[in-house]
Amino acid sequence: METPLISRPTDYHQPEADMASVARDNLTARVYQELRQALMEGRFRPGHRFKIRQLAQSMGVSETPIREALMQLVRERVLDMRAARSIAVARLTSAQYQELRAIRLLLEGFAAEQAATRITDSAIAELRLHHRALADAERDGEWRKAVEANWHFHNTIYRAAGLPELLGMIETIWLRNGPLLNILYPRAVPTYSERHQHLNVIDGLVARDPVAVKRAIQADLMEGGAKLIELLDEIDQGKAPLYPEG
Amino acid sequence: METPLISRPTDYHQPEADMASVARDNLTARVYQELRQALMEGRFRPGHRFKIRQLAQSMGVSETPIREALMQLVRERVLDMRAARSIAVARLTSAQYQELRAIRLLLEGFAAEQAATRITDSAIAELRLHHRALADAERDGEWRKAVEANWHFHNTIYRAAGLPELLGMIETIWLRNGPLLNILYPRAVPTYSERHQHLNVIDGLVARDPVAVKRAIQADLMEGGAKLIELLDEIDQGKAPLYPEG
DNA sequence: ATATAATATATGATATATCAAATCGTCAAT
DNA sequence: ATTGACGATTTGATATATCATATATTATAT
Repeated sequence: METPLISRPTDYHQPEADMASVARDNLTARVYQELRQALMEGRFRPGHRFKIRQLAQSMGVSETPIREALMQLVRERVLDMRAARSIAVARLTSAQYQELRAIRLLLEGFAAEQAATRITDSAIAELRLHHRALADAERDGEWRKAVEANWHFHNTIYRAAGLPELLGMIETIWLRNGPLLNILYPRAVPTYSERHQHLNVIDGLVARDPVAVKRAIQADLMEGGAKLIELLDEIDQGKAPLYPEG
Repeated sequence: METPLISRPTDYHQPEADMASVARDNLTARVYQELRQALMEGRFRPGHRFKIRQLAQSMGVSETPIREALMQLVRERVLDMRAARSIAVARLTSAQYQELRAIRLLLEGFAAEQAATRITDSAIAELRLHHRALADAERDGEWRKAVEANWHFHNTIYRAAGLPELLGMIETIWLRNGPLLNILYPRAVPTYSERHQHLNVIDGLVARDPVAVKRAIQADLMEGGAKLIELLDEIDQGKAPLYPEG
């Protein structure tokens, strides 16, 4: 049971009374956002099968917008459409994870570099809060919160780079990692060297030092992923029991 | 009139007789591929508006697969869904083009580097043919062919890197550039320095020198895009007449 | 002749009916 | 008890009908 996922139905035949603020985009976009959010938060595990009718009912819309949203996630490789009648959360192999990580080193390194010379002081202050939240959550074993705080930390930096296309690509890769990270916690808790790289990142930003920030971000990615790769290797070899419902 | 685009209808109620070879994937995927191919070849210009019913009729399928394919291209930012009732080929601003180019320098540079140590001799031989075709097409002013040969040249290298995720991202960016490149030819013909960078790429590959290959690829991208940026700047300022049908 | 209102048409958005294939379940045969 | 065949059910795929809004067209008034 991993599906709360309820958006208010808003019968589309009745022009709704309120809703002045947000541009009323179509149902497909709303479903897509809802699914994306849930996947990012790790509410679905790799291999989880989506059923169009079931989702349609639980979200109070017809099959059409559900299907369209799912197809878009398939196109982004977040979901996997295996041959016949089956749409499921993609399972990353160790090789795929490592390839994506290599790409992240480039893209996120670049974003970090750019952010160093553009980030505002208030954004840096926000970063400190995110890192505090991360540290607290990890101390308390609240992995969901830790993953979320970590994302906020990184995202705040990448947004500061002011490169929307780059940001979109980075977000997509994180989205693809989302289901994995959460299922692997707390088994694959990152192992940190003496000092948390986030602190080095913040120092670099304060100093407006692009190279330092880039290096710290890249080191953070490497440290965070090391344990994960070990576990993925075991899974690929059938040693670890993970990855349910095939 | 830029829409030949006919895939054989293949009424789905009638199980087709032939078609033993290709795994019969669904219509959405077929429509998607067809549109993607056409966009890559520059058969549609930036700003071109797609109409679901019209496409459905010309491709002999119902609206559903058309709509799904279009939505997927929107998600990849190849198409642009402007507020109300309008799906059109995205127009790249100069800033967007430059941002994408910066990303390409990273991704394609990395792919080139990896290819250097993995490419086979027969693939290198293929490269020489592609470059020959490119040179011939440019000499004859056959821009469509030139663009195609150039893509084959680059794609052959990137495939040799053996990194499927990376390849997919690179292809998507090329796809987004497709409509632009073709509309801008022959106005924005790349200006080459003394020696065509493709020749330096080939030399580097023969020598299995990752750094040399990477540098040559990056230089190629920069040289190829310089004129394009000038033109895009003019368009952004309303000076150039390009970009029709709003 | 121009501008504005009224009407018609086109178009995307959504829901739904139908189909075929896959999956599941039941029951009989060994 | 295991296996296999056959029917029922589930599920994704496709087509289509309907709706609301945007766009185009026509008509009317000044």
